[in-house]
Amino acid sequence: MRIYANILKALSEPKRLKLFALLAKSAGKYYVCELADAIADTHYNTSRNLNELRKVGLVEEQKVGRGVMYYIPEVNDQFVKSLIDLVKGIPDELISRETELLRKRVSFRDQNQRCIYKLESDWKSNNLEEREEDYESGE
Amino acid sequence: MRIYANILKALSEPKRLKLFALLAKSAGKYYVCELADAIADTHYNTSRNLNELRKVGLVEEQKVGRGVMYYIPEVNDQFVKSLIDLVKGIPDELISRETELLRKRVSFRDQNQRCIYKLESDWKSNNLEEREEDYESGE
DNA sequence: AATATATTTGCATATATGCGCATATATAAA
DNA sequence: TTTATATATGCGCATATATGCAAATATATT
Repeated sequence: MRIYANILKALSEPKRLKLFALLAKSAGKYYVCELADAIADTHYNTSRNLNELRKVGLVEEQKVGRGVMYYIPEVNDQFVKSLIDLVKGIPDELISRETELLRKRVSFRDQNQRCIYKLESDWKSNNLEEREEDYESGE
Repeated sequence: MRIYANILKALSEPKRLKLFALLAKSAGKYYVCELADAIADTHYNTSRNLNELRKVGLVEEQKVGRGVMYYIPEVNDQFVKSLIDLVKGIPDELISRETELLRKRVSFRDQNQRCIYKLESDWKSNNLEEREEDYESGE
């Protein structure tokens, strides 16, 4: 039972849930820095959060060049399968901003698959300006 | 997104997940003391845990006599619905002991629907003796 | 070799969580 | 009204978690 609780705990933090939902809804492999920018979190926290998801088997990593790509693997466990479906069922609207940012961010990968986005300050001012954290009032 | 994370957080603790799974698999309404005995936890922690599940809408309470019964309500939210199914899908073996204890414990309700089990020391020595907490080694 | 990019990690810290104990509250029974 | 049963709650404490910063690591580029 504890392992199931641990899996749920990995998703019990808004940023980790967001990362996982983003990966679930934007099927594919993404660099840490891309995911970090998409959810407007620091790279090191995103790295830590992805690692926590990895520890419980919700995502896998793959080294590519000097970066690391994360993705949701093919999985056999019924619980995890259902959990992926559960997260996919979260209304798109609640993560459409991040999904769009990720899409845009990925379009800046250069032909060498590098994660770098050369005009970082531009990126930030263009996309991450009026980011007041979501209001959803949960009791 | 935060409300979903909060719901998952409510289930991210083994005892709360066990309580919820127990309620999901043993459809019905149960007293706090019955649930506490079934999962071999204290009454006050069980009370607190049930209250946390209630705060995110996973269970509801109903005062009956001098006790309080908890149960999984009919729910409309798709996320919660899927979550209930997810937990129902957890292998029965992982909670069969608690399920059996709950069944047995409920059979001692007296005709006035009271929760009391008169031979509490007997109950404990008969059912809660060699309770070393589950080993499931989660990384 | 020196530099730039990408990610991870140790450390410090503020906050949150789980839990035991004693106590409070609520209701029923005697 | 006194006592017993059932649940909830305030407090204190040990542990866990999230997070920022600086530094370490790893790899690619020049």
